[in-house]
Amino acid sequence: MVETVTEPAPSEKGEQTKRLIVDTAVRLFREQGYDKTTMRGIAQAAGLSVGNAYYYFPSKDHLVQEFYATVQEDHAAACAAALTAPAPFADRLGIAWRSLMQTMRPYHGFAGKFIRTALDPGSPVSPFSADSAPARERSMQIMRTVVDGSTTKIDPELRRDLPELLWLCMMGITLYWVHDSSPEQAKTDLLVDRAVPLVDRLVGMSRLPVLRSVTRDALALYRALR
Amino acid sequence: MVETVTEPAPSEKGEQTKRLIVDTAVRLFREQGYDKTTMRGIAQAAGLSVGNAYYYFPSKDHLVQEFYATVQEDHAAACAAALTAPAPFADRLGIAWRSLMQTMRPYHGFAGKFIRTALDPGSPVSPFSADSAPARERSMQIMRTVVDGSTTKIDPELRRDLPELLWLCMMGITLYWVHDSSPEQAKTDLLVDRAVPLVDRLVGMSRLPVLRSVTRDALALYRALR
DNA sequence: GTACCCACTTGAACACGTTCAAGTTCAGTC
DNA sequence: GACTGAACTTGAACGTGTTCAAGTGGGTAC
Repeated sequence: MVETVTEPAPSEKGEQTKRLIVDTAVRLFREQGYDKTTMRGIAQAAGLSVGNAYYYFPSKDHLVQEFYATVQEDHAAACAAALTAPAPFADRLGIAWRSLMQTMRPYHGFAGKFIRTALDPGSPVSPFSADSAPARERSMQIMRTVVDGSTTKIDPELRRDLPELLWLCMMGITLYWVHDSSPEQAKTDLLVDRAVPLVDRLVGMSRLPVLRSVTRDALALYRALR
Repeated sequence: MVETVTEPAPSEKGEQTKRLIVDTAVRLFREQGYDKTTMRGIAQAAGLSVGNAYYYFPSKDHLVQEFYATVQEDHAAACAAALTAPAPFADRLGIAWRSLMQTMRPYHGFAGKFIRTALDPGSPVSPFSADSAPARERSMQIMRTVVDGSTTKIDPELRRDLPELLWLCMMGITLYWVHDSSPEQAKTDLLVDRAVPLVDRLVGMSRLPVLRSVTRDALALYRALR
């Protein structure tokens, strides 16, 4: 669990109540989506008052972040085993991205409302905000694992930033997935299936003399903007 | 103005009231941002009831879309003159993107709340939704103008989809801009300044034998996902 | 002139997220 | 065992976007 709020002195009872609120909220989010899950509903289902939830969580969005964290943990768990043994880059990337799709699939309907708050720069739930740094770092760690265990030869300078770049791609794919209204999100599956070998080829080609210069420039720009 | 709602029979009086509501809403959005502009505030400033605004616009978001349309018109007007004479691709792309930055600059603070609703797939305000097709088409038209007036040699097959791709890039830049907290959004200016020659080089290189195949594949994937 | 119709307008009412002043519980201190 | 203070809990209240049953007004048919 991520500590989204700085507590004065975590005690047993408070921790229990907090957990109860998170669990209830996440359950209701799963069962009935974002809009239909009200703070009053969460409070009632958890058997406490609405103000109590606000004692532990500054906003409904923060509860959504907890939900996001659980999805992320599921994703990490889903591909951990398959990523232990070294393999070609394309294989490992495919494993990671495909398992993300499978992990997120049940929540496609709900994800729209989630991305709404996730992309708000003011919100602490934004994946780029300092507040969600731990969560971001954890999902970026998956991409790092993908790169680190790759048997493919990769330009060292690109390799350094590749995990971050792949993480960005993953955010982009997620954005596409959210807007994907094809049945079972088949189009996103297609995107992943064909983007993986494409990225693989681009990574491989980045070492070619023709592309070397433009790759460096793009990397330098990326670093300047980070 | 975009017709976001299908009226039964547009009469003079109704049209006037509708215009009054839009103008008041856009003015208040400009003056005090999204959150501080309430539906009650708009109604009061326009001298009518809150329910009346809902007779013409299904939601507050639809009023934001009107605001978006005005910004877009400003952008089109801002770069129209500079795009009449043919010029190298990089020059024209720079003109279009840089003028977008200047047009949007005053609304950076407000843009966060806007992107929030803009990226909600359920919302009719999403730039990808059918509801905002006219607005999307108009901003895409700017990118088409950029490509059409380019004196640079471009692979015909890429040229066909280049406007759409540049429009997507523009959306991406806008997304970065919204999250850009550097003073005066200097980082986004840097992004534009350096992304333009980079895109120019990539477009030029796409005709090289080494890149030809990967370019085709990427284009095919893009078309399959559209 | 009267009756009707329908575009247009109203404002109270609803459910929501959020706040807050006021209460309760309880471990530690004397 | 009483006292204290902080952690915890409450529910009414606020302002918001949105809805809706009830009106108003002016043009048209008879």
